[in-house]
Amino acid sequence: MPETSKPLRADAERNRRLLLDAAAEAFAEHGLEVGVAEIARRAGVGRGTVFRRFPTKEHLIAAIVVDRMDQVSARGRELLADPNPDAALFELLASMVGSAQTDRALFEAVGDTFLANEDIRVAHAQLAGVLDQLLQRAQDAGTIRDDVGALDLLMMFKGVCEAARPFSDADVAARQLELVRAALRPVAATERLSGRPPTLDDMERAFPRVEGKASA
Amino acid sequence: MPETSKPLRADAERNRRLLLDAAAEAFAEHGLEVGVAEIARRAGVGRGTVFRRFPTKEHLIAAIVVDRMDQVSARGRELLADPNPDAALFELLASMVGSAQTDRALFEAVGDTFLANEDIRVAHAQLAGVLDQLLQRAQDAGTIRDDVGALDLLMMFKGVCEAARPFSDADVAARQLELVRAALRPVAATERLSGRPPTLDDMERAFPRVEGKASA
DNA sequence: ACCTGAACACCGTTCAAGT
DNA sequence: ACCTGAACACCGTTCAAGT
Repeated sequence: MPETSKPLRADAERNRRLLLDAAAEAFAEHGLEVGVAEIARRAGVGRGTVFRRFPTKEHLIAAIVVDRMDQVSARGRELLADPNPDAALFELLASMVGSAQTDRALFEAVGDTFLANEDIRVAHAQLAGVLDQLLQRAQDAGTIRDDVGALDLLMMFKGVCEAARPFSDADVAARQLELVRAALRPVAATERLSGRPPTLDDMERAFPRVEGKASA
Repeated sequence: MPETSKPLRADAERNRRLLLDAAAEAFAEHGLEVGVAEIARRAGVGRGTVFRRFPTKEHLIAAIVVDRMDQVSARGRELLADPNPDAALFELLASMVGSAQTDRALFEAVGDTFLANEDIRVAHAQLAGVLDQLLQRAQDAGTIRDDVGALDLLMMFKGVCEAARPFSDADVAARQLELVRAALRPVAATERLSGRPPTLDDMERAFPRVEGKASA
């Protein structure tokens, strides 16, 4: 539902897709430093068209990140119907790690700079929402400690991705996920975490909204 | 001991220090995008001098990262004398998170690109060595599960930093560290991690050494 | 040996001309 | 409306001249 902008002309919409695909491919191959010229060439459009469709190179990157996040959210919603809450939760995490390894260059981007982007913010909030539901189901089932929140998980996940990214083989990521699982086991009341789970509002405060970074 | 290069002339050495300090300060304030011109200005030297002392901007950044890593290694060696192995281990991790929050821009740098730098590689290996000793002491004391290695820890730590970086208040980092601690609790034989702890050789293979990225 | 700033190269971005 | 490539601006890097 972030696609509420006025519909583009046919050729414009087509170029947009061509650019997104070309860019995603180029970034995956050579990292975020690939030039806009190269991307335009791959998409078969003029250099100026890139900036007609995306106000800035960062916005182009952000648009791809949003795409990926939406895919993960969608997968998460499917998993809400899974009869095994615990397995469902960890399957989502595993799929996130997988896509992070594929698009490793992109996950570089989800840092300070990019959480200032409004579209990413929205996609992130949606993902956190889905994750929260999956998490609560597992907590109700008693397989996950109840003093963690969706953002605790999302942050640990980011860590796993960061850690596993360099290693092309998936074993390292698997180990790290197993450690996350161990961290999330129910615990005695004496071992509770300090403080309260961070909220989206906490993040809002941490990443002040920046004007001129919106839309894509 | 990586300071084995021929000693610089007095003014050169002085400029090197001025540049490192000015750059660290500038990066902390405005992130890694601050221009070389600005750094030179702050250090009170000419623009060309930056490139006389450091072959490239990346090398300048790498030199600062190495500095910080060496500090952490030094702190770790102190903690080897601590009578409480468990407390010592987690104090090092906490101090690492602290310095990562201070120099957040720098830890951005410790990604794919920068592990190709030979000096960072050396500093990283030393840090892993110290961490390994601290870890084994705690494992011998029975407070930490014995199927994790120093690199497992280093990767989880990187995750904590990544997660906590945006939040200026330290509470979030504290929570994440508590989760790490939970993950490291000794476990029953049925819950062991799959595979074996990653080694430095595994990382070497993951980050192929790149010619022309050495020294600083 | 080292320092310096003017010159160069590269790349993100803008814009006048074209459809 | 949108596309395009030439022109612009910015920044990392080089280098000839100076100490």
